[in-house]
Parts: sequence; structure tokens; C-alpha cells
Amino acid sequence: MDKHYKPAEVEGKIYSLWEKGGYFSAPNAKKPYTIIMPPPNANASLHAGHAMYTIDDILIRFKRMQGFSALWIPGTDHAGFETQFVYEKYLKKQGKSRMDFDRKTLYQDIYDFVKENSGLIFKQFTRLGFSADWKRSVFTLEDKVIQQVFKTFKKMYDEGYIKRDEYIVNYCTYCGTSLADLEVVHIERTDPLFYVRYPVKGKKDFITVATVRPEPIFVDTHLAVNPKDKKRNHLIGQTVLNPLTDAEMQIIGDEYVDPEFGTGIVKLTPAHDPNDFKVAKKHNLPITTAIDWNGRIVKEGGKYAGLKVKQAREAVVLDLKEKGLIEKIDENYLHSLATCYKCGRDLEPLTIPNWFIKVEKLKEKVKKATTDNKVKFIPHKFKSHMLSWLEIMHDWPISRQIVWGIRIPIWYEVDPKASNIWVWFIDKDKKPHQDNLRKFLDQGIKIEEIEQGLQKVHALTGPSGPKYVISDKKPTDGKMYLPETDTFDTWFSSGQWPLIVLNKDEMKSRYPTDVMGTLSDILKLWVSRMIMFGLYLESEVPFKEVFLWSMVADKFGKKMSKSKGNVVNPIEMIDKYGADALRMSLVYGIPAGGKVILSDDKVRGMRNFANKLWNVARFVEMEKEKVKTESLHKDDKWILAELNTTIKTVTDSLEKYKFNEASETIYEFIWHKFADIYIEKTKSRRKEAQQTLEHVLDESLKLLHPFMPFVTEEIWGKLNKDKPLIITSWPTI
RNA sequence: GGAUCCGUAGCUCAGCGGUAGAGCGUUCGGUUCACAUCCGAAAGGUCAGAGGUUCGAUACCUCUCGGAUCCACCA
Repeated sequence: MDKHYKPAEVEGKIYSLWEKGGYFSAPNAKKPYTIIMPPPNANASLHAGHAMYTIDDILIRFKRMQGFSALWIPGTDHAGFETQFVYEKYLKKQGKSRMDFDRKTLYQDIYDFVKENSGLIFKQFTRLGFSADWKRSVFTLEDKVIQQVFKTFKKMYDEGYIKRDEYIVNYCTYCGTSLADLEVVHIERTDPLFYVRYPVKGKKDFITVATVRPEPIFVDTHLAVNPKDKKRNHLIGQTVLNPLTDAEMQIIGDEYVDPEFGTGIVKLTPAHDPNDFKVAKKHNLPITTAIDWNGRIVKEGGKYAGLKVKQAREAVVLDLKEKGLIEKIDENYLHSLATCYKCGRDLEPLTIPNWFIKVEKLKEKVKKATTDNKVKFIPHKFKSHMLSWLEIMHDWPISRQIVWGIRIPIWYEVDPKASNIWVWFIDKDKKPHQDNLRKFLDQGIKIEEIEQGLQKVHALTGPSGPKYVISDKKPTDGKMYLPETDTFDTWFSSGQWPLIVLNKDEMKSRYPTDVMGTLSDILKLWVSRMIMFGLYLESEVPFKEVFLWSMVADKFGKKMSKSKGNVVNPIEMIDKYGADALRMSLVYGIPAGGKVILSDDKVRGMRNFANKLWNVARFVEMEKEKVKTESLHKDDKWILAELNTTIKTVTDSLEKYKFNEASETIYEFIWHKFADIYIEKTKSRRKEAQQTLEHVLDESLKLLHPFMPFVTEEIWGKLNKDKPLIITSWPTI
């Protein structure tokens, strides 16, 4: 044996030993133990967060060693919005945009793009020593996933869990899609607050309203005051004039108005403000669009039509100033606003037709399962996080206006005489058009050409909207149809992940799976949805326990992010110090649910530990001759007792997901008890102690194997040439 | 604004009623005999602050201050 352990020379060789031996497939044996891997983005390369899957690998290896039929199922996610965003950046570099392509072409291009990059992350996983059953991998755009998603959607529709509605959503005009509340990032910013005067009808008087958004004023039809506001409730029922259009506006009363804020009077812009939208629905007020999907003022905006929001704001303010209708401007108004988590731009609240899942009934089951501990959360605090989320969880908008995803299986019936479908398409000369479908049909453009170059379909909701059919294929009843162009929110498919990756037999034997280990960030986005779908479709939770870890941080405890430049590339760490060292660093000293602190110093420390173990093995290997004695020496008895305690502690800790305790215990035992104390003492009675030395080393290797699989397997192979691999044996007392 | 978690050695964290612990870092001393990716030793803390419960509080309770995360909302 060399003086030093050299991971680079060992890891590849050991990994293929496991792979060739078929150790990653579940053995037929006995009790099943199952973990499903949270599918990483197929397009991604490994970052520090993924390295935390080490925890799953530790569990799988531990259970495999204990003799379970351990199965770890991997997969990759299409990550709809994420991936399309990356692809569009790539297009932009080439001077192109998604608008240059019809949906089919764009989808295929992204598919090829992803295909080219996919597989990389699994290769990187093997560098970490992950023992997943790779040949079982599922990609979320595979046919069987799409079929499952269609089936679920149909069932939900039939059972009344799906609704279609005009709904105000946060829409990113740059990314071209609506975002769920969970994807919205609120930031604080100083913006001018304009105090706008509304002339009172028939008087020389004004009512002043404070707003940061004067640009959609031309569609406003109402102001509101709080009916309990004694100073102002006399205004209810009065009429003022729209400062831009001079149209008459009514003042209504609604309790949502805060009498203390601004002037205590608000303008209502239902189409572009979530609160105003609620008020408008309640009072049955008109919801008129002022801003289109491109973030520009609509053509009804007269002189402002076509302007972007910011330009329109400047123009409107200028005009109002000229009319003397700006009372004052507060330049230091600090407020929070919604921005896109992806591109950081301001989001535009827009009303667009959306498909929703009605969660009211569904979430009750999740609540009950959580309260009844059908799913156990580790650490425990996440149980209350989940419950508080369920309290406020509201209907889930599942429509995403992107191509890269599973299309919502809806076909709209085209009535050539109705004006209820708006389309955006590229004609056969690659020229884009957007307008009412009827207009194009009247011009004699064939529906086939429109469908061929289709970018977006925007069908009215409600009774005036078109009829539609739920089907994954185009209906063949001879009528004209156009497909829904929206795709499902990624979490709609990944939320059904456990039901997709397990086959029929396994649904009996391995469902619910044993544990789901994932980042606590996606507790609400993903974990809650998986539980919801599991209970809805199978009447049972999809996993018995959830282990959640928090973000991976640098040595100063700061979250790793590209913009901070403190990202640690796990692969570089492996190249430098070995996979075992990296793996150990991710669990040693990390409290459950806590921040994972990863630093060069720490990984180096763990590399040193691997080397220490290596040298313990070298020491043991130097002497082969054993002297049998009648009774054990007191030092032998001591170390064997310590070993037993260690086996017990490590086993118990692993069962309880206390990875830090388990790893610290085995580290302490090997280095500071076995090496520092026992080995030093045996130097004077070497041959006598040889048998105990060998035994303690073997057992230590097993205990450490889930954490540091490569070095332990390598040493095991050197010492126990005739025995099977260490990967299948756990020590017992 | 609401919720949760956390303030213990320079750093990262254990301890959670009975005179303060680990790793890393620092300082000092060690080159034969497994390992300098090592061994031995030392320095370093009114356990954030103030009250309370208790024979006794770093630990339990209350408040204050400081930090983190999540959620809601802001015309």
C-alpha cells in the first residue's frame, strides 16, 4: 500500500466494480427500501445543492448493507420555465427569439438542446459515488409521463377539480409567461408616488388619489373609499371625471381601502392590480385591460397605445401636469413590488385565461395526513411550515405560456362566425400575425396554416368562450379545432413523480416509499403537491418521511450564488480531495435542517481523515502473524466495547437521520480511539493484538462505508481479497 | 405585519437543570520505527442583555437587542 490514499486512482475503478456487479439494482431479497431521487433539471450541471443527494446515497447504502432490497430511482425534470429561459438566452446570443419559431419547431429545438446537455449530471453523480439504479431513470417529457399527466388532468376535470377562469396573474412580459405566487420575488424599491386630481362632476372641486401607476388611468371606471371612514364615506355614490378621458366615474365603498394610506381614496384598476381585481369581482365592476402581453398599452389607449409601461407613465404624468391634475409627487415612496424570479424584471399583473386546480377539498386531505403524522417531517419544524402553507394555499394556476412542457390537452372548437378566439401565429412566409381568429378566417387564411404556425391561442372564458374538448389528440369529428397552447406548470407533472416512476407491482410493494430527501426550499412547491396527488390518486401519502435540508453555504454562512461568486463546484472538490472527502464534509457537523457549510478547509480535513484510515490499514497490514491467547488483553476488551458502542450509535443515528451524529461518532472512533489510543498501545504487543486489530478495522470500514464508499471498498478489497464487496454487509453487535 | 429558527472559544457548531465541549484556526514542542494529509501540549468563553422560576439556569419562562428563513401585504 502507498503511503497516501490517492482517490483519483481508486474511484473510477471501484465505481465500475459496483456497477458491473449489479449492486445498484434492487436485489429480490426480503424487505423493500425505496427512495425516489428528486429529479434534477435535465439541462443542469451539478452544483453544491445536488451534492446533498449524498444523504439519499448514505441511506440507500446503509439499507443495502443491512440486507434490504434497496432501490434508489433517479430521473430528470424538463424544468419548463427554467429551461426555456436558458434556451431563450442562447437564442438571443444568436440574434433570434422564440417568436421566430412555430411551437413544434421551438419545442424540438429545445428538446435537442436539452438532449445534448443531459446525461452530464448523472455522470457527475457517479463521480460522487451515487448508487442509484441508473437504467431506471425517467425523464419528465417521456411518453409515459405525459400519459399519466393527461390521465390525471382528465380525472380531475371529470370530478370537478379543474376550472378555467380569467384570473389576474403575475405575468412577466419579458419571459412571456405567468408565474405562480411562489415564483414571485418581492423587492423593495423607491418609486414616485403621484397624487392625481380627479375633477368632481359639475364642481370646481377635486378628489385626490395617490398612485404609483398612473398609466392605466384611462380604463379606470371607479374610485373607492372605506365605508367606515367617517371623513370620506360621504363621497360614496358621487361622480368624478376620469382625468385622462373625462369619462364619468363612480365612487364606491369597500373595506379593503386603508383610510390611513395616501389620501384614503384609491383608484380601481381591476385588470392590473390583484386587490382591485378582488374588489371588482365583488362589486361586479368591469375589468378592462389597459396593458397587453408585451407590456404595452393596448390600442384603446389612444395616444398612449403601443407605449411600454414606463414610457406611458412618463407621458401620462406629463399630460396630467399640463392639465394641472398632479397635486404633488412623493419621490421617496418606498414600496415593495413583484418581480420575476428568473429575469428580475417588474411583473405585470394581467388578467388572462388560466386553468386552475381547485385545491380546497384536496388540501384538506393533505392537512389531515400531516396532522396525523402519516408523513413525518424531519426536522419536525417543517410540519408546522406545511400546515401554515396549507392554510393559505389557494387555487393553483397550472397554465404556463411556454412551449417547453406538457401541453394542456384541450382543443377549442372553432366557430368561424364567433369572435371568441384570439391567435398569434407565423404564416408560411414566417411573418407573425396576431388578432382575432375570425379576421384571419374571413381573409381566407386556412385554419391549417394557422395551426401550423401557431404561437398562442387565447380563448375567451365563460359562456361567450368557445366549446372545448379534453383530448391528447386532435378530435376527428370533422369540426375545426385549435389546440390550447399553454403547457402545464412543471410542478403539475413532477408533483406526480412517485406515481410515475414506480411500476405497477412496485405500487403494491414500494408505495409509499420510505423517505424523500430534498431541499427545504421546495417544501411548498413540490412536497405539498406530491402529497396532494398521492392522496388524491392513490389515497395514500407517497412517502412515509420527508427529510429536508437547507441551502448549501460558504464558510461564512452565506448562500452560494453565482452573483456572489462563492460557488463551490463539487467536481473540483472531488478532483482535489476525493469524493469521500466531499461526501463526509456534507454531513459532518451539519445539524439536521441546518445550513450546509462547505469550505475548502473542511473538505481538506476530511481528505486527511480518509488518509488516516488508509494508514491505519497500512499499519494493520504490515503484520500478518496472529498469536492466539486464552483471554483478551484489557486493551482489546476496551476497544471491542468501544466498537460495540460505536456500532450501536451509528446505526441508531442513521435510522433517525442524524447524519451529523453518525459521521462524527465513526470519525471520533476511528481516529481518536482506534488509532490514537488502541494502536499506540498495541505497538509493544503487536502479534497478540493482530486479530483484534483486523476485526476492528473491518467493522470500522463497514460503518464508514455509507459515508465514504470508495476508500472503504478499496481498503476492504486489499485486506479481504476472498470476501465479497463491502457494499453488502453491515456490522451487528 | 405574521410565523419559525438561531445568538455558547477567532470561525463552524455540540451541550439543553448540577463547577463549560469538539473540529478547524492560533501558539509552542516533536524528522528512525502506519500516517507531517502526522503526533503531543497550550492559550482562548460573565454561554447576547435584563428580569423571573429553582437549593442551583448556558439550558425552563417573560421581555429587550441582534441575525436568518419563510409567508402575507403595501393604492
